Amino acid sequence: MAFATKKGASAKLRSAAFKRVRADHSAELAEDYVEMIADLIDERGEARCTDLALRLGVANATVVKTMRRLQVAGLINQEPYRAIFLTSDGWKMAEDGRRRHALVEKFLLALGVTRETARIDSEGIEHHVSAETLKAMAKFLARNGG
Amino acid sequence: MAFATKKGASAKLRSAAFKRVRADHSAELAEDYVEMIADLIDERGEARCTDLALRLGVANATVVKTMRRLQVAGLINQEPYRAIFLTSDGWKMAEDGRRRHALVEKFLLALGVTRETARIDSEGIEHHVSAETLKAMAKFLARNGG
DNA sequence: TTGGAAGTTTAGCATTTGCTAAATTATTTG
DNA sequence: CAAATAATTTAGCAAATGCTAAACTTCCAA
Ligand SMILES: [Mn+2]
Ligand SMILES: [Mn+2]
Ligand SMILES: [Mn+2]
Ligand SMILES: [Mn+2]
Repeated sequence: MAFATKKGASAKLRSAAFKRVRADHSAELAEDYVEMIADLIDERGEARCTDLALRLGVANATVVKTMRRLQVAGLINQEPYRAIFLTSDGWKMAEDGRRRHALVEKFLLALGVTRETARIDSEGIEHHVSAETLKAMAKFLARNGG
Repeated sequence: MAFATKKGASAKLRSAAFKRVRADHSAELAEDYVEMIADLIDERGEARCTDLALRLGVANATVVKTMRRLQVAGLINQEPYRAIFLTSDGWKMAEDGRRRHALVEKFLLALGVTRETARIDSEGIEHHVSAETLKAMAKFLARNGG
């Protein structure tokens, strides 16, 4: 009947936003880990589970388990008891993530919040910013003190 | 030794951002559910599991399970097989969430993205915006077409 | 008033993300 | 080189969030 159809269509439209958020959250962990592995490799030549655990504020065993999933996903390579390496897919994800993350952080700074707040808020916000919004932020930055 | 202390302190600083993100995500589900329950009550007099499931894009059983947790958390009241009511804590959370959500959405619009993008991106971003960033967004809105 | 549609709950399962404690391997130091 | 220390992995657990299928209750309409 007409009413049910209209109701269904409207709900379907609404639910799209929540589906996007759930998809963002599925990708989020991998993005943050891979970005941090790239940072560690650049800063000190290698990435180890302990450093990841320390920086993420989680237990070592949690990192180890996640490494297994990232390896299965083709983002990292790791021999038992050795340091972690990024695959080319991993490097691509890390660099895309860095660009996006840096842009969001700079945007928040330009908006007028403190360094600390920009650093903290951007860590969560970065994963929910669409290409269109990212572009709008870049445009804002270009106008205001980018 | 001095080096370990310095390294530990720096990692602790970094990990704070991730801890905030994890805390945000713990709160997120309750916030979205409660806000939607408030919307349904306002729009049609009552909130039922089926409508929540439709709008969230999840299965009915998922909503039912979440309702139990929200009841334990003191945010809703529900008799078996009846509609869902918000407690006063639930209403407070819903109204705070609405204000914040609406502000973020308006901010994105003012930044120049389309209605659709503002609607979708704000659904995720809203949960990671600190009080300070929210204030900065409000200030921006006051200057530009609020 | 009763039968069926619609809504709700339960049961049972899977995945992700976290934890602690114990076992194992690597590395450094005496 | 052997012992101590550090790092890593495994085992086993828990909570949150999702699913489908089956059972149960409510409500409307014939
Ligand atoms: Mn992040
Ligand atoms: Mn919301
Ligand atoms: Mn939301
Ligand atoms: Mn998020």
